[in-house]
Amino acid sequence: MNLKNQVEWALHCCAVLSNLPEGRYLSARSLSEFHGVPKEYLGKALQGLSKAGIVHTTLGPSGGYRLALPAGEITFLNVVEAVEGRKSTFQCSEIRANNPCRPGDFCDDKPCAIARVMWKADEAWRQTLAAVSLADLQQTLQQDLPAEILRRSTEWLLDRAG
Amino acid sequence: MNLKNQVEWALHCCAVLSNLPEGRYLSARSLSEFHGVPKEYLGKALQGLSKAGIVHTTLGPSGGYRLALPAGEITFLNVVEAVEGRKSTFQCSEIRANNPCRPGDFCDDKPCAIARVMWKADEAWRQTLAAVSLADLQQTLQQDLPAEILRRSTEWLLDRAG
DNA sequence: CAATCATGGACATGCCATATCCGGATCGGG
DNA sequence: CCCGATCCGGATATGGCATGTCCATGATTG
Ligand code: SF4
Ligand code: SF4
Repeated sequence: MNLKNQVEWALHCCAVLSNLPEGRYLSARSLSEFHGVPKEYLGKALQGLSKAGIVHTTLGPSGGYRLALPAGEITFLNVVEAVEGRKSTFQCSEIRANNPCRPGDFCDDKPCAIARVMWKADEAWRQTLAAVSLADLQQTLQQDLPAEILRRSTEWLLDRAG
Repeated sequence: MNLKNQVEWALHCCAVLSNLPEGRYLSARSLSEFHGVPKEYLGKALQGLSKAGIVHTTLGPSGGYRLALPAGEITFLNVVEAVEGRKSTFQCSEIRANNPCRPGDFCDDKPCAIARVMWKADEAWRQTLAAVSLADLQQTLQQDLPAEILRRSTEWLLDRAG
């Protein structure tokens, strides 16, 4: 699984949404302007989040997106899988079936040792992402970012939140 | 990082080479026939293993490939990185620089919280792969595969080893 | 010298991430 | 009740990259 830009964008959007006051919505237009990415394309990623139940949307003027759950209950893994799907990094093309020494009617009962190791690594990757929530991210960002930028960003966003 | 077929092929080739008797070589032609993949293309993956020092090669008739190290000292991670390179699954395109509220001369001193989480997950993935050696794989395969197939495969391979 | 082999570059092809556009449905405000 | 803003989904280009093929070169064996 090759993580595309959509994932980076989605994570940034969630970070922004997670410090929006309760009940306010932010439009795709504002989110795209804030991050400097094309609005139409960002919409695709947001649709993924919407279908996964991570964000809630409303239509019409002053519509947009907000988190559908408390920030503490949304993990990085949720966001990544909502945008990327759940394909594993390793895809087996069953080349063992080409072994000229195998009887043609032989049927493998389980995935081979190679695939099992690769999938175990994927599982470790997922567990790491599942251990971090948007609330954790928010807390880290508060410490990382200079207060000045944080203040001006919040102001900028509230100005556009419907 | 999206794992391509080359990785699957390389791992299978290493598995085969790791139960080849000491000092024998197996040509790319034989390896490609055994796995049912195009010879020229498989060669690319094997060249990666060669440049990484995982396999040793000789030219001329009866030439080919053998492991350059004991099977216990070659990990899955070594093979994967030899073929795929060491790019991480998550690539940051620095969209935080587009934030309209940031002063233009502001310079970030460290990667942001989002990237740090993603890279930590990559690290967990790598550690899992680094924990399994080709010797471990060989042992598992001996238990998994029916003895009949194992015997005929070994025979097939020794027949072609130079 | 002839056959076999690894190496590496050039090239064709097909798929997929990226990006754009538009029509439809829904809602808020006048 | 109408208008404009917004989300949603499908259709469609486009560029890059993985896949796959071909060939020239140099090295080795017999
Ligand atoms: S041995 Fe594993 S990786 Fe190879 S074809 Fe079988 S299941 Fe796939
Ligand atoms: S916040 Fe993280 S992921 Fe986003 S642009 Fe900055 S370093 Fe990249």
